[in-house]
Amino acid sequence: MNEKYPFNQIEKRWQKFWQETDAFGADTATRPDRKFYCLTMFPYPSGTMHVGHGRNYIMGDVLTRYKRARGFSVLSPMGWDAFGLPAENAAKTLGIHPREATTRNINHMKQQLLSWGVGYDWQREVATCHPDYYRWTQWIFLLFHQRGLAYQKKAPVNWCELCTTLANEEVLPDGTCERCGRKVRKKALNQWFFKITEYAQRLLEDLELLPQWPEKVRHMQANWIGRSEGAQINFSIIETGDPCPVFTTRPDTIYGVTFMAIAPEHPLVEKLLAAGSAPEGVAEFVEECRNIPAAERSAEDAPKKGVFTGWHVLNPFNGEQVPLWITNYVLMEYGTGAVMAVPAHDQRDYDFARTYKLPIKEVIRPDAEKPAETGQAYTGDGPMVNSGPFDGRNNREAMHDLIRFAHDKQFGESAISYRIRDWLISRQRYWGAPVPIIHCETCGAVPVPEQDLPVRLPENVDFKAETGNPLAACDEFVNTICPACGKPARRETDTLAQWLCSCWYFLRYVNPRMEDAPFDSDDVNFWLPVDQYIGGIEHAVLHLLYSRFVVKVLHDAGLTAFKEPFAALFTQGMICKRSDKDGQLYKMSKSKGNVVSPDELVREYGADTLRMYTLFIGPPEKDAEWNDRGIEGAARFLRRLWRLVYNQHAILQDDGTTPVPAHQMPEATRSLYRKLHETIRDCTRDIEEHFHFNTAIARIMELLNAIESFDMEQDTRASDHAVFRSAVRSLIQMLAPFAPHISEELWQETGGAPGIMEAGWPALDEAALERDNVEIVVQINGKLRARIQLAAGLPPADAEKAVLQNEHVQRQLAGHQIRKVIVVPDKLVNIAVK
RNA sequence: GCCUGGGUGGCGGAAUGGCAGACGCAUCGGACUUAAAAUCCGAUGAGCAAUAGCUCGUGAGGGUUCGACUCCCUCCCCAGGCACCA
Repeated sequence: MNEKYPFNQIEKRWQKFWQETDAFGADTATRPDRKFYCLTMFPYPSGTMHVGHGRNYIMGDVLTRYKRARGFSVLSPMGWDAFGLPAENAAKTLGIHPREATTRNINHMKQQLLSWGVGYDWQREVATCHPDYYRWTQWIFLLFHQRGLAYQKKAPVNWCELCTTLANEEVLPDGTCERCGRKVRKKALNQWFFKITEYAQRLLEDLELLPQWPEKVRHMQANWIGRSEGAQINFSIIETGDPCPVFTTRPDTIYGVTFMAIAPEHPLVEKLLAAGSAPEGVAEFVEECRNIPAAERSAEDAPKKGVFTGWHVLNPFNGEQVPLWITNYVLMEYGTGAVMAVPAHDQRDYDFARTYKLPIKEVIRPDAEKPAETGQAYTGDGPMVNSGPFDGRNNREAMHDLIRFAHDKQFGESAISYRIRDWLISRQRYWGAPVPIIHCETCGAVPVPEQDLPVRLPENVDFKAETGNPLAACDEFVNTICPACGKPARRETDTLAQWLCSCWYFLRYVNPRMEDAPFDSDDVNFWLPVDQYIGGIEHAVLHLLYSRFVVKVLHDAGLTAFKEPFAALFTQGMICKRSDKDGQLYKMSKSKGNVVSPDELVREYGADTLRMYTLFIGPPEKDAEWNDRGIEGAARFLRRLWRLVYNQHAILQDDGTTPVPAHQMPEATRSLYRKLHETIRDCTRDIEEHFHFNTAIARIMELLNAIESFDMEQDTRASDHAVFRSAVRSLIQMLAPFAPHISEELWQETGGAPGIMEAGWPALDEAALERDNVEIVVQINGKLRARIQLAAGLPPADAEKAVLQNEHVQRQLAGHQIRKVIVVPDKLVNIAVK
């Protein structure tokens, strides 16, 4: 054994060992209760990973190794979210084919993962850009198409000059592109959508099936789906008789409607303009709205504007006629694109009414105790007034009856509205899975027959063109024949969004090389749902919502037994670092110049040290600040452990002796034995319950401190050495998930067989935790006054007596009168005095 | 505005009704060394005190309790999500 800790040597050796023994291969498990599917979000192969990315994979690896030691059959695969824009942009600027650039990046990142000692079943590796994979992405598209869930429509879509079309989820709240930061505009284009809105209710409801997801993520998804309960009420246009339904969450304010507001894109606007009877200014206003970017128009501080149409609508509740306005604050995409305006009780309507001098009619009287602020709409509850038959009733209580009234008279219905919109899945780019559709002049949009999949990306493509999709310019790809009628036809040149490729990869891992189906239902039903999914919070809505949606559709198609793909989710915090430029704390990124390279640290300290510091940095769900000097602590700890094994090498060899029962041990030995089992208890709990790897490691450090202060000169019997040996070897076992290379090496040095995960997990000896004496904390009026050693398990009355007899305590009590004594057995005595 | 987290030493953080600051970083003092690095030993919340010890201290204020970082109420600040969504 080397005196100095030769991390470089041993890390390479054990990485080779794991590879050669297929240590991370998923065995053919048979017991569902002993299987564990541990999934870490697969990366986009950007080229190189920093320590922040590393945190993710290291955490997954800790869990994988721990579960293996606990005897679970573990599936722990890795792959590549390999389609995407950066590779295509590189093709444009550098002339490297996206396939080539992607392959190169994958190779480098795989080397990084291997150098960290992160273990995966590489036999199951997938890359979404491989035809063997995207064939089944296309197959899933066709399944959606067949089930009426994929459709094409010309619609104003989010358009980014660089990234082409974007899903709503990809547009940031400030109206910029999530990926490149450019301003997003609306552009009318023919696009493919998935009907995620049809699944809105189930996606919302089934969040309740996910108690092991962070509440925050469930909340964000619920927010995104945005369910509102209310009523649809059918107004109609007096002048034309056209229906004009509205959605409202406040039917209780129906008697306070003083005008109707519709979106500039509302169909009635077109009808009005076509009729030629529109008042002056209407056409101009509509045109103006159309030219303002969506984000600007829906900004909070955007002034409310509108124009009167000359038409009026009939309020079916009270027969009143109110004017119809076109306004910039009503959105066509939500509800019916028309709003019944109640200025007295809605702030937006109030602001608009004030601007255009429209009447404000109160129908709910503010509470006398919390009166409405002047100059504002009253949105609270109270008795209804000016509301015909409903006068005097509380608005909340009357809600139901109002809807029933509308229902009975057939001018309204209870209704539910969702904020979520259909999912835009097509992109005008080369580097993606082609949408498997053929456009035929006679047959329309015809799905590519299943046996013709995959629709392969052509290799010979010109990336030099400034704009436009290179696929559309590739004649050999575009020109084909219609599978239905055999006439010449054109292929769809849009490709599928990256999100669609990545929302089913966890199914493909189960049968990665299957040729006649994306996966085998029985196999998938065995391994899924994923037992633990680990990834970044940035996917809280996009990836996680899409994946849930796709699995629900597969479930409905009878392909999976489960409704939810991920039973438990863990979202790890980001690693941040102060920027050298401005001293501010930022998420690591090249542009901020605060990236820490794990490769250098592996060279300088070894992978185990990097892993230890990464895990010790703080609670894993929280963001953490990288401290360049902090890694020294982890390095010191591992060096100390190495030196201990080196120095005590002879004693650590198994000589067949075992510890005597705890109560027969000398005090120092017994105390070490107790510390060992406290560590086993706490370390196991920290890993299992909260993923608190930082505290689990702290416990192991404490154990090493205790081992080091164990005096070998004093306790020299073989049975004392057996306790010492047991403490060191158990420590190594507990350290193995965190620092696997050094643990394997030291395990072997202390007589263990190679492959420490096979050796299981240290067993807890409850008897070791018992004590003869305990330290009792003595408080007077809740303040710490003394600590007293007492026999363990003393009845409260005896403990009280012993404490009161204590000299020090008596001194403290002098001149006071005891009112009450509280005894917490084996822990604390609190004396309340006057 | 609504919702969700969070606020503890010089720093990262422990403690979920019972000894606040585990573990680590940094700093200071000491040992070893020709010297440095590495390593080891000790100190390290603030204030008072010669010492024993005392007082204060977990964003602010109040409450519940024998006892509150922890539970309840009000407020302030920070981060994140949603938001002209009717």
